[in-house]
Parts: sequence; structure tokens; C-alpha cells
Amino acid sequence: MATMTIDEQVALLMQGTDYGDPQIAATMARELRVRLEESARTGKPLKVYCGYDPRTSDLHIGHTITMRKLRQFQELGHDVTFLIGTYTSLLGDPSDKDKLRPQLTSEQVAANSRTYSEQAFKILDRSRTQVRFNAEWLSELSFLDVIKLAENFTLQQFLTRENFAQRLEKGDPIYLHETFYALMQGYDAVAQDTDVQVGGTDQFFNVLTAGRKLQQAAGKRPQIGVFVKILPGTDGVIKMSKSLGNHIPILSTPEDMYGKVMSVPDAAMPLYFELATRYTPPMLADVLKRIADPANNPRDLKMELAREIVTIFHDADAAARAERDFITRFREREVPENIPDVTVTGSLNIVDVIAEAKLAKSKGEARRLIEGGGVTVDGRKVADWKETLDLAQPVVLKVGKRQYARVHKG
RNA sequence: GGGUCGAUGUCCCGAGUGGCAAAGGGGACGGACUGUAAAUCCGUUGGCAGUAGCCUUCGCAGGUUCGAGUCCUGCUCGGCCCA
Repeated sequence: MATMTIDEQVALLMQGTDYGDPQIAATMARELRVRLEESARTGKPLKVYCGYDPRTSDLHIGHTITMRKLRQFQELGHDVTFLIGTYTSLLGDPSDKDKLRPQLTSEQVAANSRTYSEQAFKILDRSRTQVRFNAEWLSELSFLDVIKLAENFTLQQFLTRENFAQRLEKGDPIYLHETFYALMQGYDAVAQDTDVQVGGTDQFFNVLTAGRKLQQAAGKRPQIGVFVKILPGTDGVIKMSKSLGNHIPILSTPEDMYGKVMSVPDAAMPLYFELATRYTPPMLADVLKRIADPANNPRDLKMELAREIVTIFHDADAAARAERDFITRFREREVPENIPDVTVTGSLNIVDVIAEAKLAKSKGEARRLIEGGGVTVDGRKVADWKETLDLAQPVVLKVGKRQYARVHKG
């Protein structure tokens, strides 16, 4: 990687970005090139960072898109800071929300921070990552400092932001302290002498308007913003998010992760390849061409994608295992190799067995699933929920389209 | 501080004459169809119950009623208007 030309580097770093406006994109690319050249000449690495909100400790692939970008900078020899917003998260970024976010306690923040960074190292190079917390400098600011920062902005700037404007129109509350978020994030860039800040496209305002402005006000060189596109969730349309239930958790099993990737609509494949894989610009161009070619079965390309993603978060062996599991389970509709064994000790009524094996949330749900034809015993569809199983021999119970268990009598 | 409107089935939006699970939509889940895609069609979407019985739900706490999301009182949270 270190042998890439500056042009190739810019192409790689700009891959998957979206500036909304070609003018800004061109400007940012130009500034990035200048700084990369400078860095190459002086041997001084660029300071790159991205901030993360330790609001959750359960990361999904969408969170890793910016990490992938950071990783690219790392491989090109630059300094990367994984900034945990311990201070900002006490507030919560209103950028991508049309509602006020609940504030977190410092205990929650601390707990989340730990597991957060651990998961991040599935993408980032641990030895070349600096982990910092923005409470380090933000907690030092005096009220006067904050006022000085605020002097750089007008209320109108905030009110024209889409998310605030919408709430204003709908009559939803906009709290004064929500406007501080941009100030805080902007100050992060000042405090760290940032050259490049990576973020999602929803960070436009925080990075360019707030960050650059504050850096300039502090007599520093304004940072370059690298904005990666938003990864859609498994529905293929809306931003991946746990609360929407369309996420793929980093900590899911290889089989589950593989299956979830396969469930992504075809139309979202290009974005997934562009954002969530380790593909370089030439490789990306190649897959995109293959996707566009009707001679190829989209399913096979999606399998390539699933394999790549599982390999990133687990390893190649796990990916191969997951692929076999997927094929037997869903394509051939056979019973997969590794299914959990469950021993039941209570009633042998089918509903009770499903409940005891925890294959349904409640007995009512188990009953409904049976009525809907979603339960199978050794491949035979169960028609009546009053049925009693004879477990002289263990049976394979299937509930819904993906839950299997081998049931033994206890 | 005054006025006014709102909070509904624990994912979201959203009907609801005092009458006994509460319209509808989204989402989710299951079935059919498939490439676990999309689209489409059908079904389900409080808990317990061998099932027509019981229990728990409509911001919170009381009250009036044989019976209350549905009426009254107080409270909480929020929007808007006035000050």
C-alpha cells in the first residue's frame, strides 16, 4: 500500500465518499492531495480521527464504515485516533435524529467505551491506533471558553439545518443544549490539530461548518472532511441501525452474519462492496462490472460479498463454514450440520416443548406459529398444537424459517 | 403565571359514541413463491389456558358508575399562544 502513487491514494481515500455537492468534493480532494504530498515530502504523517458515540456497546457493520476508512489511512502510514466521545455522548448528537436523544450516565458511557473499542479493532490496526476520550479537553473548557466558541456561529446556521428545521416546523422541541454538540465536535478538531476528520455524510455540519470554522478562529489550518456514504441496513434502503432492526451486529456468529448479508436486496450490493469490504478501487470497479453483467447470477456475487464480510469479522475458515451452512439450510433446505441440542424435562406437548426449548417467546406465539404452518418435526409439518411428541428417539424440531434444534427427552 | 391541545395495545404512526381487547397503517414474524433478494398473495402480531375460562393493557394517582382510553379531580411530561 505504501507504494501507491498519490493519485492512487487519493482515489482509495475518496472511495465510498459522498459530499452532496461536486464542488465541495473537488475542493476536499484537492486539499487532501496537497496534504498527502506534504506528508510524503516531510515524512510527517497526517493526523486523522473519527469520533464515536459510546451510546451503544453493540456495534454493527454500519459503524465500521468509517473505521474501514481510518484503516486505509493507517495503511498509508498516517496517525489515526479513535476518539471516543465520552463527553459529547453525555449529550448525544442530534445530527441524524429527528428526536431528542436521551442522555447517558457517565457509568453507561464508561462501560460502553470499553467494549466499543475492542470491537473496533476487528477493523483497525491496534498497534497503530491511538484511543482517546474527548472529555480530556472538553471538560477543561470554562463557560467563557464556550461563549467564545459560540460567537463563531449564528442561530440561523443551526436553524437551517434540516434536522432542526424539520422539528421546528413540526413543533417538536429543540433544546438549546443540542446546538452545543457541533461546537464540541468542532473543538475536538481544534484540540487535536486534526488534518483529516472522517465521518458519515450526516456529519457535514459538524466537520465543515463547525470544525473548520473553529480551527480557523484558533489560527489553525482547517481540516479536511472525508465523508463516507451511509450503509443501508438489511432492508437495503434505510440507514443501518439497531433500533430499526435492520442491522448486522459485529458480534454475530459467522452463520448469522452470512445469512444476514444474503438477505440484503440485490440493489444494495454495490454500496456494500464499496463501503464494507477491503476492495481497492480497481477491485471494486471489477465487481461492479460483474454485477452489471446479466450473465452473472446476483446470488453468487452476493455470496462473494457475504464471504468477504464474514472473513473480515471472523476468518476465511469461518466464512467457508458459514457458506456451507447457508447452502444446506436455505438453498437445499436440509437440516444444517450444527444445530443445538435441547433436552426437555417437562410436558411433551409440542407447544410446551417449543416453549421449553425457547424457540418461541411465549406459548401463545408457539401456538400461532403452528397454526401458521411454521413448525416442523423431522420434516413433517405440525398441524395441531395439541400434538404430543414421542421422544423415544430425538427429533429435529424446526420453528420458523431458521431455527432448528435437536430435541431429547430428559 | 394564564389559555389551549396532546399523551392509545409497551417498535412506530394512528382511530376510538361509557360497555366489556379496543379500527386502520407501517414494521416485524409465519406460510406460498424464490436466489433466506425484490415484488406479490395469505395469515399472525397482550399473557396464561387441551382451547369459548382467567389475568394484564390505553401518561400517573384517585373518583363517579353495574361497567371507563372514553366522564370528574389532582399530578407528570410535552407542543402552541399570551405574559
